[in-house]
Amino acid sequence: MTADDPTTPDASTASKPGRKNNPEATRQNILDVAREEFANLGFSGGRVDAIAERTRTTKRMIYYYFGSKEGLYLAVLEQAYSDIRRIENTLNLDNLEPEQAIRTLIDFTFDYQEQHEDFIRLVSIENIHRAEHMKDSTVIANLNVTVIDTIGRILDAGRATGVFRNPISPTDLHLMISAFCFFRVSNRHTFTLIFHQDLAAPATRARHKAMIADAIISLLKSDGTAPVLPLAHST
Amino acid sequence: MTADDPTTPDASTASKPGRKNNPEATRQNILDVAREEFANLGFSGGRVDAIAERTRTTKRMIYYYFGSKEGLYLAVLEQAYSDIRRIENTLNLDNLEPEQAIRTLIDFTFDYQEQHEDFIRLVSIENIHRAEHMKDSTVIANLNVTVIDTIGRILDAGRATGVFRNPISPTDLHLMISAFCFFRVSNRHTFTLIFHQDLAAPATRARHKAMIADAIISLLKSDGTAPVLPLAHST
DNA sequence: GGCAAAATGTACGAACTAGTACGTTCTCTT
DNA sequence: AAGAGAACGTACTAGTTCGTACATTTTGCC
Repeated sequence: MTADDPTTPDASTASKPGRKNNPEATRQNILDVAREEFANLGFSGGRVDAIAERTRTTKRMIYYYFGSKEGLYLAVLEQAYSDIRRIENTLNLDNLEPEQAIRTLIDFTFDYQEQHEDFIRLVSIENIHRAEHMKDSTVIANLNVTVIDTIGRILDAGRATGVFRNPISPTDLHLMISAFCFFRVSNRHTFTLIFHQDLAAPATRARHKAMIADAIISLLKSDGTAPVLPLAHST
Repeated sequence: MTADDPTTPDASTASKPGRKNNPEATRQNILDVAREEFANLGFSGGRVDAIAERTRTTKRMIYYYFGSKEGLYLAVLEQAYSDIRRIENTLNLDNLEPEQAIRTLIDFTFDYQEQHEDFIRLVSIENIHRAEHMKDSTVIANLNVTVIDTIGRILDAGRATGVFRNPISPTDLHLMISAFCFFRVSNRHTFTLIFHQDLAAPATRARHKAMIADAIISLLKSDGTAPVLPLAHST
């Protein structure tokens, strides 16, 4: 902090050969590159050396900050989950009409998943690994999911008004919305190849967004006591 | 084919030290083990040596029959897709009432995905690889998807009767059904960890099966012209 | 200013992994 | 029955990959 220091290069522009310690930036730089690598190639497919190479620093630092390939991967996962939870918490749905609140929630979920393919891929990858890395995470375990509470309040409000008649649980509703939004992105490649329909096309996207909203809303308005006809199994 | 051959061991029970050639069985044995390995550990995570070890034969034979790790993986994928298509084709939905036909289709899809986790995992894995292996497959490209046609006929019948009013396309409907059934299995591990709800529990399964059926049916019965309210984005 | 701890860089190694060179046995055809 | 090709086994290698031993610089602090 003292003014005159003959050996220190000026703090603002450090392009001189002299090294400059910057722990936070180094750490985040590694995380950014690692996220890209793991999201692209998976945990097994991702290479520590490849990550190190694209970093401003060296492989040594990866082990200095994250201990192992697995530690790095987990840190990436934790940041990805923290990101979506943080944004979810800024959603302000309690002032909207119940139906409109649900539509807004779907709108957000749909767009977020569509725009954050990396997140989708990381979650898919972690599921392939049976969430065995996440199990060790105290960070993710403590990320409380306010979406569920929010949905709960919306459903209650809707049922009080009478617009919603279906006794569906908040978690089930969230599952249903997530499933569709997630699948569109996660399974885009095989689906496109088999059914010859580009799920990334803007027109398709708009149609699908309307479709999932319609499906959820009509489900919520129905009484949820579908006539369970005896299903004729083809055996 | 000739009767007396002094050197050949009896054809039925071959537990003698003398080797017995059996190309088809060897090939299928490798495929079975490989499916398990790749479904468990992914393409990058799967080890050729590990597969060879659990096989009745040796690594040499993997390369003899499949050429490379990638070739083996693709063969596994092709068989998995062939399996589901073959079973799908035995579904006889054209004799059912439209609504009942849709419910039966959902019932089948739900149960199949639930019971064939390996298939789900292989598809997830292939999507992580952006379907780059499948792109090279002539087998999968030529597996025509009769489900879509079947759904098309059901929808037409339902609209003719008037039970269905929604102009949804067969592919979109299939996507919607698949998405929910698939996601429940594919994302089971992270979902369970975060939302503390065991998606594999029988009670949950039954409830979800009814839920997706209700959602789809009410969507089909609605006119599909949801009031597109101006969405108040929270920015 | 000098010292200890934090932060960083270089070079290397042990283990793993896909793939193959080479040799043997089986089986079909004639 | 004999020859040819298909089916199979063993042992090895070249390249990769995670991780670390060792050395150096930077920085906060008294």
